[in-house]
Amino acid sequence: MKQYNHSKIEKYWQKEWAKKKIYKTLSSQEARRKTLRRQGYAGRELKPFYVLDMFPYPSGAGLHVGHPRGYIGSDVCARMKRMQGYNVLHPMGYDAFGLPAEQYAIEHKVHPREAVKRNVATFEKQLSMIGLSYDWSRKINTSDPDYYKWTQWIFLKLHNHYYDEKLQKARSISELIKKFEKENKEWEKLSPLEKQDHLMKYRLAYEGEAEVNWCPGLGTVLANDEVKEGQDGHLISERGGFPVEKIKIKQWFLRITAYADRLLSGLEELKWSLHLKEIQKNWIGRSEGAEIEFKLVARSQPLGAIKVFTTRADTLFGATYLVLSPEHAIIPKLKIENIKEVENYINQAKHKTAEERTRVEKDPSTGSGQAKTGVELKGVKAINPGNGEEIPIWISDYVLADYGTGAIMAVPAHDERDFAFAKKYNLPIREVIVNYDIDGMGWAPKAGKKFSTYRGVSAVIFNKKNDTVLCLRWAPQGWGTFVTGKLDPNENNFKEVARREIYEETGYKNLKLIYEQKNPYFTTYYHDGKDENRFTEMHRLFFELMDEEKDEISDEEKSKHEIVWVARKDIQKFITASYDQEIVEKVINGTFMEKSCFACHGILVDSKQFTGMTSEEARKKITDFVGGQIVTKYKMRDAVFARQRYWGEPIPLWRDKEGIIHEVKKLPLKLPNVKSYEPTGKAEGPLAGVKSWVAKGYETNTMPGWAGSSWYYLRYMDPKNKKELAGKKEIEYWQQVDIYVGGTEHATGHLLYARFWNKFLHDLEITPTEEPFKELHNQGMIIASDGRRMSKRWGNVVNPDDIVKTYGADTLRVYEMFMGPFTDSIAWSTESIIGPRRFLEKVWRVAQRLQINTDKKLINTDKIGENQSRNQSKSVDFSVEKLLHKTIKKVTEDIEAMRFNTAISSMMIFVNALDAEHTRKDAQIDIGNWVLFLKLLAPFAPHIAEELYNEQLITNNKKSLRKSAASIHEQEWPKWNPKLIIDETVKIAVQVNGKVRAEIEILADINEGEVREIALANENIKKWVEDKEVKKFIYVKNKLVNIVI
RNA sequence: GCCCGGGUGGCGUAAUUGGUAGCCGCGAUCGACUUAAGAUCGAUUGCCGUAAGGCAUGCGAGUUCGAGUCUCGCCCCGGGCACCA
Repeated sequence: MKQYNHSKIEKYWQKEWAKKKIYKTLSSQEARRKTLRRQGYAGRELKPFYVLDMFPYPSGAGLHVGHPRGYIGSDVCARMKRMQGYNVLHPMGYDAFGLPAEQYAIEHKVHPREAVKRNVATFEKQLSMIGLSYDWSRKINTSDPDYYKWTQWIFLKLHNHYYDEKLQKARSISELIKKFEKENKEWEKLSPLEKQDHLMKYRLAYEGEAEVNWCPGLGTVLANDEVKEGQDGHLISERGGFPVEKIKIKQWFLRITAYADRLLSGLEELKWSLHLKEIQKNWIGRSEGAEIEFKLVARSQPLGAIKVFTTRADTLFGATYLVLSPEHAIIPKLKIENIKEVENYINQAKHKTAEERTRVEKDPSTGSGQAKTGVELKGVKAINPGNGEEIPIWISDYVLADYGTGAIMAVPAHDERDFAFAKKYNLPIREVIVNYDIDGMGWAPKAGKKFSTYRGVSAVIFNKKNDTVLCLRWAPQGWGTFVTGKLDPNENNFKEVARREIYEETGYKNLKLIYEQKNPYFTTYYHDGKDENRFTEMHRLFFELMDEEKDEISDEEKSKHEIVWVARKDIQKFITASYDQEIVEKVINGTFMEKSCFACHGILVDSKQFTGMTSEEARKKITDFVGGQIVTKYKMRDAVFARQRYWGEPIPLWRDKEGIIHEVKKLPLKLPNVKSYEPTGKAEGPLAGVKSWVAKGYETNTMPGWAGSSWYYLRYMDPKNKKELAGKKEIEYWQQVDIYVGGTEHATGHLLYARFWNKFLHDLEITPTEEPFKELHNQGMIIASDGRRMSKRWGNVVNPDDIVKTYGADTLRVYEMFMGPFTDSIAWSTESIIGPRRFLEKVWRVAQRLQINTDKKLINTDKIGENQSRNQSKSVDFSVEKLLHKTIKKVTEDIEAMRFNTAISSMMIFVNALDAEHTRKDAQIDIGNWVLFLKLLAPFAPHIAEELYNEQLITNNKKSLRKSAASIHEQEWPKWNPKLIIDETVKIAVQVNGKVRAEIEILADINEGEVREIALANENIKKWVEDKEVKKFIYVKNKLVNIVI
């Protein structure tokens, strides 16, 4: 018996595959021309499928065992898709510009270019051992001039485009200039420099001022991840611990905020994890609100105005003061009585670090909430445009300068922070929103009427059969309500009361409680019929009507109201009351919950003509009334597109002596060679030290690390194209990335920027789709067995080379896919890897035995891939074949869903069954079926599968087999036979009162009556049931029965 | 603080989405082979109990004939955001 020598076969086949170029991706033309000569696919055109890994940056650290996990996962997908007859694009390349390479270079005193070369070599050596099916001929490198030429090209496009808000699309800046020339007479009079400045406000790549982390101690500007917080809350450098200060310098920006809305709405169509979408959603942080102007007065004399941004314009009448950020531009222009105090405060704020400013402190007076500091601007007041009242103006650093308008209207009654602030400084609090009940006779309380209290239950009853809700129509007013009932003062059994009320008012008897709202719902309203204001406490319960059984209700009840089943969608029309659509929706869906101590949604009180309106309604109307504007704001800011570094793409612009910016005509603008790429001691990049460079007026900043990675997926489609970033035909053919695999750490960086660039390129009609990555999977981290990250620092790194050496690449691959769900982070265990290794050895052993027995009885196939119907040979065990087809189904579906761990588990089950068969009665599988199994194994363990496949063909010496035996990886993926995965008999559990008491075997799909007979005849069951009456008999088809006695 | 995920044997995990909890793998115990060890093969392996049976999916309730799965509250763990009006 031949031994399983993993090293030998892995090395052999890796060479063979490279020689035969079996992973070569076809161009769109080749694919169209070439019809597959493979069995089963003759005459059919290859469909494209794009599987992409996030490309690495060559940091020089070397791989640990966690790095390949994502690559293996995507490789499994790519391999299956290839076998399914797709033209698979599965490339690899390097994100070579940026900090990691530069840092390595500085540390090792080599040129970054050299550093990249070295690190790429190490990376490829390590990666090549794992047997990944990349088409290396498409390799790219972002620091290659042939590549960054196009990064620069895109930058220039961004520079000469602006965002047309109306068309929601990027347009050429020349269009905008034309528009200015036509519409604006002043335009002509502007100097070229002034024109340039004005256009900067529109360009998608523009120059502006931005803060950088300036570290005088190191004489360089630091990236955010090179900076950490010191013990006193001040910023210090990660390296050396020198103090870091924020200074503002001119830098290039990309106007990503123009695409904020599209970036947000685009998320919907993406098959990404909820988690990741959530992160991007938060990051974009869209909120819709209104900008409202507050006029200013000093001793009742008007003087200018302040604009505030609010999402709650409906609470305007509750705005009792304004708060400005300390940086607000209007402050120096005002005559303030306590100017000293104010300046002091502003100065303090300026010197606080971001951390100090945002530190959450407990309020000593209340023990909770946040104690904010602030100063009143004395001598100036604002006019509340709603009610005309004069209100004070404060400054406080809890208001951010760069969000909204840098000023807010404070509504302490309905906002927690405003509330805390008002409490601290004794500012007035006015409540303008009250809760209301949707099925109360909801009108705002009337002044002068007496208040009574009311405790009750409200029951929402669903009829799932026709999707209706039980409602009552009350005479004589015709009010529509849910079933309600009053509680006696000390009554607390809401369930019982609700059931009682339902019975009295409707007569229905059989109801199932679905949900009971935990907290009572307090509402205040005016009761028309009783002519009084009511303060109510309602307890809401949700029921499902089980059957129509009901008793007659009393005539008295009948005369009061009529029972109406209202279709769920019509509920809002039926229920009488002013209501909030959203709340009704939540109430009938049973997800309503109230938590806040402040009313958030309700009806307005104390708000003049808006009193009685719902919040939603009033929001628009009040905004209109005070001449405000509906606006949308985003948390996301424009992206700084410049680093004060050497190792990056030069910005392809130059400035003449007059300061006019010109585009570099001939791309690429190559990064000059420099002697020293180390920091210069100035807040500029090392390029500032290159005289010839500066003399030509070039930028001394370079592009950030994420520039090249924002479009690299397009370059793979056509990596050698000299004329375009990628050929039109190729982009049209591949469309977008079908499956993208990478870590979750790029959620707000790379993944957002790439989406932005793709949308921009889509506007330029370069990319056919809005989104670059249709489906995204985040592989989980592999952590060390000590629970920490693998790192040289902890000395807990497991090197993949060692694992490949002792266990083999196939074992490594199977183990990494088997250890747990692909997205979960899991601890590495070299102890457990023996499991997958034993599995592969078992496969090997089974194959060896199979060959011994093969001539005796097992061969019954001449063609691979066609032996999918039941084999006629009597010696073949059908149960094995059935199991195989179940396995085919499971593995195919699992790979599709990235559930690799369960796919492997099912293959283990299959091999275990086979192995048991072998030892007991001789081999019971024919060659054809065995090959089907090897194909399932091939994406996970490509080397052993290839070896056994070929060995099988040679041993059997079948000419037809050998002819087609190019490689198992080029064979057709197995299909399962639906007939073979159905069982004739099933074992079902028999429960008595929900406890399993017996297991019976029945023919599949027999009817309930038959099952009942068999179940009740069972000895065990008889013992439990005895002579008790069977109250209920539940049969879940082919699963279980439950006998209720 | 807010928003997402999670919590199942000694360990990594599985469970057709409301239907027999613990598949597969590791480890452990016993046995076979071996002079021996290892490898391999076989058996056992959630807990209590000789058994019948009982108890078990972070804790506590609820809905249901039936809950790991649904609802509510609480406790942990991981991640994201963190004065965004």
